[in-house]
Amino acid sequence: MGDVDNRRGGRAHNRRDQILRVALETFAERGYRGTSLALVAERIGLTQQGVLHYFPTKQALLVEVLKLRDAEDYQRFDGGSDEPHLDGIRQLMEFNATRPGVVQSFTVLSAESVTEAHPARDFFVQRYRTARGHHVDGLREELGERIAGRLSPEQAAALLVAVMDGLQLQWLLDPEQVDLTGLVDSFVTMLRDSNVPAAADA
Amino acid sequence: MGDVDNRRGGRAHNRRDQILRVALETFAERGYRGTSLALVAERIGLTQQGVLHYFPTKQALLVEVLKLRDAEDYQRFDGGSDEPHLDGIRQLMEFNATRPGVVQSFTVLSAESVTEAHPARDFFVQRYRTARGHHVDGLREELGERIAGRLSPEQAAALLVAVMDGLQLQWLLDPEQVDLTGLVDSFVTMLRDSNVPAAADA
DNA sequence: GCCCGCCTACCGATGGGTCGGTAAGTTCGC
DNA sequence: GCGAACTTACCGACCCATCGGTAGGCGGGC
Repeated sequence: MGDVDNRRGGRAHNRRDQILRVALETFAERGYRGTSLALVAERIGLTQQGVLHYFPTKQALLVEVLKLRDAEDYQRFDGGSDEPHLDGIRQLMEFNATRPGVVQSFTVLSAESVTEAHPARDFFVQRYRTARGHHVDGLREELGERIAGRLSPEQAAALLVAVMDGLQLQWLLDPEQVDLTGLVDSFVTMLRDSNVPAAADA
Repeated sequence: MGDVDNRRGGRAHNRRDQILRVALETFAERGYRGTSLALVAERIGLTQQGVLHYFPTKQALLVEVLKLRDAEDYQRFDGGSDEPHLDGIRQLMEFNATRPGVVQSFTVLSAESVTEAHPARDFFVQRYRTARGHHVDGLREELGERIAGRLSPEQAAALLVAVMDGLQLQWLLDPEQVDLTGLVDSFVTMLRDSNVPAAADA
């Protein structure tokens, strides 16, 4: 599959997809503010103006990149989940450990987004709310209303998200000292095993 | 306008300290790459070249800012610590919740530092190693060799750092939805209460 | 079967701005 | 009159974005 030559009549402009892919990589390497359109273009073999032919502004390119990444992740992680929620988390982390580039894009851009007037700010606020909500549901189903003796599912969800993000940062900075998968696993196991189903539970 | 003129000379180092303080604030707001020397200067009432009179390059300014912040934190947090290690963490978090600017500087710059050729990269690698080591000691002393049933002090230390960082990011993005102090407290309590002193303990 | 008008996909030139950094003063306190 | 603490004046680079092309494909009228 593959051979491209998809001229206009068909859909999927693959030039556009290529730009999105390369832009994600570049934003991961250098952040949004550290990335120029010219660099993205050069890596593809275009001029800066060529990139702007497909995306009206640099901001718009960033937003599209984030949407795409979100959609891909959601697809992979949310599919047929018969398995326990916490097992899915461990698997996601194992997968992430094989692709530091993607982890880095998320880590770099989410932190950069808290700076002034950053175009991705709303995206990340929304994304974290969604993520916490998602984990609340999964945790409640798997561990009940009272987790590890004293946490509500809401609290445990925020902690879980925090652990994943925080460990990813430590791992990016110092991969030899930080065992991403193992540590997430420790936390997950801790949540699970120190859990005593509440009296009010079935 | 010339009438601004606060006296020159005299207490020579005031200006330098002022620059460091304002630079920290500005890096926090906009990141390193998003901050220009001219902006820092303007906030003080100098020209960009006035700032460069005190620091040879923008990189050097960043490094000095980080060193200063580190020293201040170390001083505050490491002093006479008769109290349990985990109590100190809770207090630090309570304190941090009152000054989002400082939290933001750390969050933004640490994540930015994983990007290519970032001048603060070494600083943060080192800082995280030190932080983990510090917590390893504190946790071992307070909770022994086996924490919450199955964690080593090394694992618990990395998780603790991750929780603090991850929660800070969520809190910066969405302060009304994320109770920074309360959530750190939950985690600390969880570590403490689900801990069963190992048989091999003194 | 050919030309016309319209489409996508770019590139070159350029604008208007900002960046970090240098060089050469000027002002002021001692 | 010397040195610290600045300033003005610049420089070269890089930034995003716009404008105005050009090259080529495509459908329709005739």
